[in-house]
Amino acid sequence: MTAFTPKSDFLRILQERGFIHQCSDLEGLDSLAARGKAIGYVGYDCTAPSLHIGNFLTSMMLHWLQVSGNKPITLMGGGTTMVGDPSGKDETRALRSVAEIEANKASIKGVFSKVLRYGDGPTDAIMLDNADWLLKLNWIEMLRDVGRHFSVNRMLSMDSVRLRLEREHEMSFIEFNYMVLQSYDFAHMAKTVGCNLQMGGSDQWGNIVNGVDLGRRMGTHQLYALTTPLLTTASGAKMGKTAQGAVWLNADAFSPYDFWQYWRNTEDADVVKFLKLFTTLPMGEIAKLAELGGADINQAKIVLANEATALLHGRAAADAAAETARKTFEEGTLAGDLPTVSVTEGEIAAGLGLLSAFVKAGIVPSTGEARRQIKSGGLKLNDVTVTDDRANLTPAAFNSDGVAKLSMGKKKHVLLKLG
RNA sequence: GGGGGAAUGUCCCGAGCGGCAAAGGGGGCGGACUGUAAAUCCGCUGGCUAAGCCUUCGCAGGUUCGAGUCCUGCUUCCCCCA
Repeated sequence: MTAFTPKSDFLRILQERGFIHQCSDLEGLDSLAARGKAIGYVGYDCTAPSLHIGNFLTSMMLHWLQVSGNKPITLMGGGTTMVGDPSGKDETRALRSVAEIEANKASIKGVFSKVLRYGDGPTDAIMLDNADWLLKLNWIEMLRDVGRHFSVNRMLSMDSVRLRLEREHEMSFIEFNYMVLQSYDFAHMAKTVGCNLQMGGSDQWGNIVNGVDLGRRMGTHQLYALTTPLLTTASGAKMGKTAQGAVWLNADAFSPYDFWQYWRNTEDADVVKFLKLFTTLPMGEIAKLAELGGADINQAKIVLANEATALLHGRAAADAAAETARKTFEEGTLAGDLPTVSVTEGEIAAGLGLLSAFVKAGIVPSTGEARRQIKSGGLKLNDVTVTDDRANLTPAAFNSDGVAKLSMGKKKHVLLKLG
């Protein structure tokens, strides 16, 4: 990227915070944003009941778009999810039922209001759903009005298609159409709501640029494309995956405590980068935190965890998670806010094996895994390493409040509660 | 339409003479060292209260004391020809 000095607040913020990977026309977009005339959208798939960290990143771009005096649009992919985006995937995902997509859509929507202000004002965010126009399209009309602008030769050279072909993986016609639909979305919203900017992850570049082209061919105003870098940790792993699966944004899928822990465990080399991307902390404060070295960098990680969690789940949830972490890791005392699973006194009386107890607590997936962990000294009951895989969980393990602490490794703790 | 290949431990890649719970990687998990970090080293990586039993190699049958391995049919993918 050549040195570019933005005049608009929007691009200045995105640039200094490290959001920008590729842009179709920085100068053009800059002058638009400087006048508060940028109307930008990000599309969200409804493939799961919750969004994940990558989506959090793009919604932060919408956040800054709004803060800098422009208008954000969140587009629910109610229509496009029925087709399925092949970008970055080796194989066709099973087609999702309409009911499932609807349920996911409803479950996803909530998080945006955490970082965006919706309403009718000029810079208020609006939410659209491409099912509203895509489902009404007529095949022949679509081919004549839109399809003729697409070159198959060029489509075959796009990453999302080419990589499949090179790896000799199948790509069905329905997926091949995905980029046409996404392009159409962009052009359609340009005409109906004046949209002129689409943002997304770097894997969306091909789809977005196709939309820019389509807009030009269909005679819309100038459209712009902007993507974020692919989120990776300093050691090169894809971000947002943990042993338990993805880092979800919905609290019922991934608790605020786990979310807080996720950030607390950031690698040293990533702390500053993540502070810029996932918090709204002023750059000056981030610069101060960046000065911390050695073990002190843990202070910066705590700030990161606090701010990111507060942004998504609220300040109270962030404080509770921080307090639980402090008690658990620094004092070694029992903190009530740890994940809790209840057991009945009957179960204990009947003789609940320790192995089964760890399975019940959701710490390990099977008793076999529990056995293995015991062998390598990974399981603890009330902070004492478990050595006997035949032991039972006795009433003596529970404290006066009827709580026993089960742990695996240093970081995973679950409370078993009687009652 | 014709011909030739391929599908393996449900995270991925990938070896596998009729004796196989199945080589080797990657990833992941645990331990040691640390700072709830990284790097490094070690161990583990089908299920079951487990010297035993049960279920796995695309699907369904068959041959055999015994099948991931041989035979038949089917499904899906790849390549060549038309």
